Amino acid sequence: MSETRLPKQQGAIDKRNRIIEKGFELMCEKGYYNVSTPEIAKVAGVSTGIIYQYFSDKKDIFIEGVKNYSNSIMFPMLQIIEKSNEIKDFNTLLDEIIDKFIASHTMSEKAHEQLLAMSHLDSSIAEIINTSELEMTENISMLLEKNNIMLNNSLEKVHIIYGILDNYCHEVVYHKHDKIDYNIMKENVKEIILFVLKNR
Amino acid sequence: MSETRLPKQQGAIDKRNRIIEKGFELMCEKGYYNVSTPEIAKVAGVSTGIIYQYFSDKKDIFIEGVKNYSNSIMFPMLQIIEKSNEIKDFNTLLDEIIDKFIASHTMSEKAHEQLLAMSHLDSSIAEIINTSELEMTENISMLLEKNNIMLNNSLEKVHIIYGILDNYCHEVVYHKHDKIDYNIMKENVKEIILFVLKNR
Amino acid sequence: MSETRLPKQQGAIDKRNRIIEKGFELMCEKGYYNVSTPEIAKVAGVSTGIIYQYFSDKKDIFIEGVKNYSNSIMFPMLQIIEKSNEIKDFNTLLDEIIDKFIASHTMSEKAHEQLLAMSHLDSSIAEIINTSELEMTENISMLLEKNNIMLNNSLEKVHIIYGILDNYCHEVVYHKHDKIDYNIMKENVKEIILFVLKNR
Amino acid sequence: MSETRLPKQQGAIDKRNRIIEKGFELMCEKGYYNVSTPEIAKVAGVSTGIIYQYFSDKKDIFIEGVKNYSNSIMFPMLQIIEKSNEIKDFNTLLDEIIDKFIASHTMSEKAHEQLLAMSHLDSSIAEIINTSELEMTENISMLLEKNNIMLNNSLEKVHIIYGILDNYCHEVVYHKHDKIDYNIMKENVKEIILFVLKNR
DNA sequence: TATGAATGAGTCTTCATTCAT
DNA sequence: TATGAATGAAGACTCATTCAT
Repeated sequence: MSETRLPKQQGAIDKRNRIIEKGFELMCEKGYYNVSTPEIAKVAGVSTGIIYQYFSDKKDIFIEGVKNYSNSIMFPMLQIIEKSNEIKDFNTLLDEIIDKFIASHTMSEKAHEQLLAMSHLDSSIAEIINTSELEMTENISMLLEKNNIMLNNSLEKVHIIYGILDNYCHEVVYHKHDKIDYNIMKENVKEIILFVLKNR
Repeated sequence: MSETRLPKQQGAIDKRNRIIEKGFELMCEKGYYNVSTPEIAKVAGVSTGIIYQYFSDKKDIFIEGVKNYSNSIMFPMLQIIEKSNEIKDFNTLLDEIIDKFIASHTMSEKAHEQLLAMSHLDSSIAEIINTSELEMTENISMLLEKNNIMLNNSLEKVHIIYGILDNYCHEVVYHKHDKIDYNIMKENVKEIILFVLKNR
Repeated sequence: MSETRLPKQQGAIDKRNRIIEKGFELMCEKGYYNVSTPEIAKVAGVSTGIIYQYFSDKKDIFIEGVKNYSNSIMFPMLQIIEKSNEIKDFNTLLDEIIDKFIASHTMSEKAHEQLLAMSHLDSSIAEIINTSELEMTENISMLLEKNNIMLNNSLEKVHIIYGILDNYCHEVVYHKHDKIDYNIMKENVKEIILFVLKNR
Repeated sequence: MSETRLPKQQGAIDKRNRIIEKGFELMCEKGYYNVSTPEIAKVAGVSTGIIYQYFSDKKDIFIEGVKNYSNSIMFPMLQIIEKSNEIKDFNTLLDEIIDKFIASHTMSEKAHEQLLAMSHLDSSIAEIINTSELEMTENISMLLEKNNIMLNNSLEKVHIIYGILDNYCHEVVYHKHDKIDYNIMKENVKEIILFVLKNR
């Protein structure tokens, strides 16, 4: 396996980024196993060879894509919570969060799908996702404390909440069982979250 | 693509089942994309060619495997709930359910992983899983009614509960974040479920 | 690396042999590194894929070729010696042997070249050659004894003789330094061999 | 193919030499086909591009290396013979020569291997080796005459001797057949050489 | 019905060489 | 003179699927 090289010149950096961006996009669109390296090269407007100077592997491209994605999906979430310095109305805040969550799921529907898929197929990717999930949990937990919402066992509780939210949003976006009313479900979700947060 | 044919003779039926069983096993063990059709044939003790008389596709084998698996994982769950004709002690029942759930996750760790992976990669598999999840929700919902636990919006609530349980068990079995105490989390999960069930 | 399969049907066996024969021929002709697998397939009149059912590797083809070659080069040599049940005239016998040796070198000029080349590049091939050289030495040694030519340290002496012969023939066939008179050299070689054999 | 250029400035000359030295070293170590041009550039501390200003080819680097090597292996041999102005004791001289020969083989085990390998793969390299072998033969031949050892057909005889020595040393260094006693063989080799030299 | 030999397009990856800077 | 980013053709190998027997 040849050495990977980090580009130094600006043009090259752009090129590397374009490979990640376009490659990840393609992989998410068509499925990791249904995209070939030459195809990625073509779409990114580079030659096949250059890919293997910047990445050790096809998988490597995906992983870099995942990292970018993780950040981009986590960041807005934290922003919301952070902005709400004084939480007067949980209900409104929750609405905002859920909406944002759904938005980011929608925004990169396929990406999220593919991410989960690969996480089960490749342990190194699974690790990245797990890590970012835990980070998320910790961050939210800290934010709550800052806002004087002191929970005992906050990590566990936040983790559960996070899971509920993720499930809900995921369903809304893709898997709509038609027998389920997602507005009602949303209210239920919110009730549960409030219950957890108040039941200190 | 040649026509698929259902075998009539007993020997042939056995053969077909062996392909499904061994094939699914292998796919779960090593990952769908890392198992070849000839390999499946070999392990199942049949010829390569015969596979394409019983199945239209490699994926077809997996799907048949999934169906079997779905049943086998859902069935014990429903049994428990059904047996508890008179629910006097929710807490105990929940413990039982959670333990059973964890058991079935553990039992077929790889299978479940692979299932999720493929569900994100292939929509026909996703559909199967979704369907079985909804069935599960409906069945549980009905069981509750039979036991005189009348919930409004029961489908939505049960669905949420199902999700919480699934998340929890999945984490316990595979992804244990070491900063999280899963005994405490279990108590929290139970509290939440009880809250939902009582908050009619 | 997929399993290698030995063909059972006659047609398949022929096919396998054709791959070895044509492949080895090609590799000898153009150099191992200058022949591609598809090219071998084409020349052998088979598909690329089948090659990897009979051979684990490109190198594997070469090795099988080497084995065939070793036999075919060693066999006639031994025959000569064996036939000469009563050695009355060493000189004549030596002439015969040398001629046969040269003939077999000439016959497969490139093969021998390539063999030596690969033996230095790949240890598994080197081993095959070494083994067959030693076998040769041992066989000749035994033949001499049978003919009541008892040498002390016969193995060592025969090995030296074998080397001298091999060098000589190789030179005659390919590397003719034009300043060297190979007829004279041949006489010298024979003298030396006779010296060794008589100097018990 | 771009024009090759010989550097004039001292720094550039050093650079060129470093490429030859490091490149040849690497090729010998890992095998010609397992070393890439960029790798050579890296090890030599130059840029990829510069290589193609000093050398027309990857092979060109190897050839230059071979030339250096040939000299370095032939030189000490000739020195020995030259120094022994009055040859009183052939036996001792032979011992010295053989030891020196073995030493130079050992010293650059891989280089010698690779050299032989390439000589069979590439005719231009074969030529270099052949030439240097013949030179060696001629030099030794002349040295013998200087020392009043007049052989008829000296070229042929020396060539044979050279071959015997080379075979012997090569075997000792790399291919030790374990059934062969190399001390005994050495004595036999010496006997033969003495026979040739005395049998004028 | 069953076999397993055969196919060949397709995959990832490498590397000698060129060329813009 | 020198750099090192870029090229892209070519290589070894895989595998779902077909087909002669």
